[in-house]
Amino acid sequence: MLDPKLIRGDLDRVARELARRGMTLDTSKISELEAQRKDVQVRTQQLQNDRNTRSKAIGKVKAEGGDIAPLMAEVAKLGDELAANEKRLESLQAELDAILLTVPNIPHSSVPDGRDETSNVEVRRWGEPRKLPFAPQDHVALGEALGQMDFECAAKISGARFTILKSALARMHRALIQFMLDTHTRDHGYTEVYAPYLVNADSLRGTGQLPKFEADLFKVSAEQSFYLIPTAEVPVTNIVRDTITDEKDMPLKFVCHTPCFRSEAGSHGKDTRGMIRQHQFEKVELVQVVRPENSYEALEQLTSHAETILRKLELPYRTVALCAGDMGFSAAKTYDIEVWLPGQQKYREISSCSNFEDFQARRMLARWRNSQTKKPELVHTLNGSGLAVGRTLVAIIENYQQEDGGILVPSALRPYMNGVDTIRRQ
RNA sequence: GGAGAGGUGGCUGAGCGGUCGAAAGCGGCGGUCUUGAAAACCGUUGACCCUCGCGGGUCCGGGGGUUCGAAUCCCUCCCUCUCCGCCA
Repeated sequence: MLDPKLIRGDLDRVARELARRGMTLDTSKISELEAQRKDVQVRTQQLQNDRNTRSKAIGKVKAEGGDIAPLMAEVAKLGDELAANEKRLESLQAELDAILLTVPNIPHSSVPDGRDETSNVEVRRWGEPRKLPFAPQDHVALGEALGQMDFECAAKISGARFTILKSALARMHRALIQFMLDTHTRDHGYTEVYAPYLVNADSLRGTGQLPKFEADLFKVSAEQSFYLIPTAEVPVTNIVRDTITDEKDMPLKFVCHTPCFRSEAGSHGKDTRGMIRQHQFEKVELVQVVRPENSYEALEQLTSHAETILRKLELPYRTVALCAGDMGFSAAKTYDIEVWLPGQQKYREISSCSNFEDFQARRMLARWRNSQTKKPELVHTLNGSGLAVGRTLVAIIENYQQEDGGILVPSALRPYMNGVDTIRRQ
């Protein structure tokens, strides 16, 4: 959520900055509601003050054994007007809040202009796509040929966009999770977290998935209703919801492996082949909660932590700064890391690292105690995939394929693979 | 699943329907004392909203209700704890 003060104070500027996202803010509607809200709030507070004063007087007179009837008559007249004003104020607030909750974050000044991914800016590139002396296959062909990847079977069990892995591929999938968690906890100073996969609506509102993107989520309705998490960002970031973090405990750095569940509504026909876009996938997520002045430095750090995994796995990648029009709802700035996929002859997203500034913190009421001002102030939150496990597996299969259909195991992963150096059909 | 108890400020914990945003203690901050520290003593110490300011309003798990007036009464939901049952 944007700062309501900013919206009240400089609505045109907010609209201008949001226009960079290709978003039109209904400024006349907002300023009209805001003007009404102010009027009604002032009037309501006057009436409340009046009532409070008189009610206290009644208490006093009653205690002294006086006659309260005349006072009661006076205050009775207030009731209706006050109730009407309170009701009106409440509905105005609700209307404003509803709008505010669907307004995206303002792009940081360093975010490039542009409407879609064609305007994203490559900031660095690492590694050379290997020149293979044969026509590369994609991970589906390779995995099925190995007899260790089965989409038909998964479709029978669940439906489209699910996968069954077996044997060494299933093991490598698990090894990747272990390897990523170890790297981030040992080398990058993150605290490992285990968190719920089912969350409530408040948490999703906190990180920005609700109310606008309910269609992307799986809802579980039993006696209580829950949502399946679309990313560990939701439970892990919400750790600090409604809390005031001690300055000495900052920055908080969490790493968490979870499955992620996405309905992929609206992406029909996209990436229907293979493991690229699934309803269920594993991800290792990095989350940081930092002091506002450090958040852009933290974004660079966090992004480099995610890149480290690709370097250790010796997978060629590039990092792009998303343009204003291509960023997610809550983000102020985002880097995507894209890994080279020989099967598609393309770089494909494998991680997305974002600084949300205080956008999520305001929704969550996540604060820290500033020792300078001694006041609670909003934290800045960040997160990034470190990495998407399924896509990492895909990248390894495709980049390490051999002419005979075997898959070389990256050396960084071998300690986690019981020494296996090549995956072959069994 | 059955029976019971409870949710109050950073923490512990009081609180007759009427100057209660809330006693007290702890913790925090400032000070006195001390070579320094500890102890002791004194003072101070919730959040949010409107306002240039004065000032005002809201908040005692969430939501609704009763009342001139609710932390206190009623309803409902959520959460925590204890006992019994079941169970990975």
